[in-house]
Amino acid sequence: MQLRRGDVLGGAIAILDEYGLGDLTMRRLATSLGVQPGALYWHFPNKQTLLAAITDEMLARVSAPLDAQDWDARLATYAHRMRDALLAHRDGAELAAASYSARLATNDARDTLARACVEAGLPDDESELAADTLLYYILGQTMDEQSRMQMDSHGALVEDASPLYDSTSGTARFDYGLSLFVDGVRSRLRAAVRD
Amino acid sequence: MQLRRGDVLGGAIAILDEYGLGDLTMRRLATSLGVQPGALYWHFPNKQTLLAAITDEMLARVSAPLDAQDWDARLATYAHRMRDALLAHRDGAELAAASYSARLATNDARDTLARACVEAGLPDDESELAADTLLYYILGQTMDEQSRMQMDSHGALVEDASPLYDSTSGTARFDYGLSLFVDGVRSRLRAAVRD
DNA sequence: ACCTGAACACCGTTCAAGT
DNA sequence: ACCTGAACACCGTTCAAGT
Repeated sequence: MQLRRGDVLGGAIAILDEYGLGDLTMRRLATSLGVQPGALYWHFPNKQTLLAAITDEMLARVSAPLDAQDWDARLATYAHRMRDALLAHRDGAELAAASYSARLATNDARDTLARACVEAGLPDDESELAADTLLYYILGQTMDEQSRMQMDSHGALVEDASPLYDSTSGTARFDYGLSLFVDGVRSRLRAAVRD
Repeated sequence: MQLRRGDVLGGAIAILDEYGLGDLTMRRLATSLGVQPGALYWHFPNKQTLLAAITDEMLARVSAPLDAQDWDARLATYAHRMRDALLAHRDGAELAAASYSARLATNDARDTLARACVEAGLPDDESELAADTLLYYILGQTMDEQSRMQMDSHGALVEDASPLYDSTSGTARFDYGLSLFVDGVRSRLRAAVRD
């Protein structure tokens, strides 16, 4: 029963979901697969690359085709898909942020966001910048949401300075920032029309 | 010549600037201070807390008073101050993101952004959410900028898919996303007036 | 082609004991 | 009060050698 690349990936995701990113070590992964640590390096050149592969796996479905709609609804749907994909795995947002930061993620989520901005009517160069802006927001907000979940689950019922923090659901918080972004794009479009 | 808390902080910042966050280890820091690793734990309970202290030091000045201006100019100035503060130290944005994520940063940069949103005319609860949105953007964009700098310095002149990436300066890229945010806030203000 | 065994060069943290 | 010495329990990665 030989080890396949997919087995390594699957084992890594299993550890991620059960114990979190901090406990996802090459040694622990090797043990869970019944193999020596060095064996993993035949399938992945290093840990960073393995983590990036998990990120790509996580985000593989966000770029799937969408029912035709208004550009703002499309943009919002892509953003929500991405958030949902990150939320589906423990520390998913932190993992994705690390992979993007290391420039090892090869999924097309960013391109999809950029394309949606082009379809909205933004110039190509602005669309790239807008996509990055939205991407940073999604990663940051979702990271925050997941670290909050982690704190809650660890029995720390520290009441926040702002009571709104607890009462406002993660989705509502997410939607607020998202609407700020979409409104920003909208006013850029209007400005372009006036010229 | 006793070791003071400030010496540890200063030594850590020196290593950060010269070798980066990855090489800022407790052991290396101890060596550079001519002390045993364990000595550091008399001054800081753990590494995370030390890193958060660096973050607070870095961002201490962004909340300083501002010349009275329009709310949008004030918001932009705070955002630029924060970016500049992060850019002033190698891996500054990554460090700050980690400290915020661990909820150990005690500086009032976030509160300052929220207050600026209140002054703009946003309700208190929306201002908190808007401040977070802006904060994630600043951290994400600046992290990206610094990791790009790192790649460039490491002789990797890989041409990007988009030639705009290279030609658009970091400041211009930053200003684009910032204007998206400010325009988003502006349209939220207009929506409130109409009600 | 795929993996083991074993090492290399590190980590953060703790804590009795010293001064 | 402040630090040393020394350990504990780990890391990621490499690579000759095995099958």
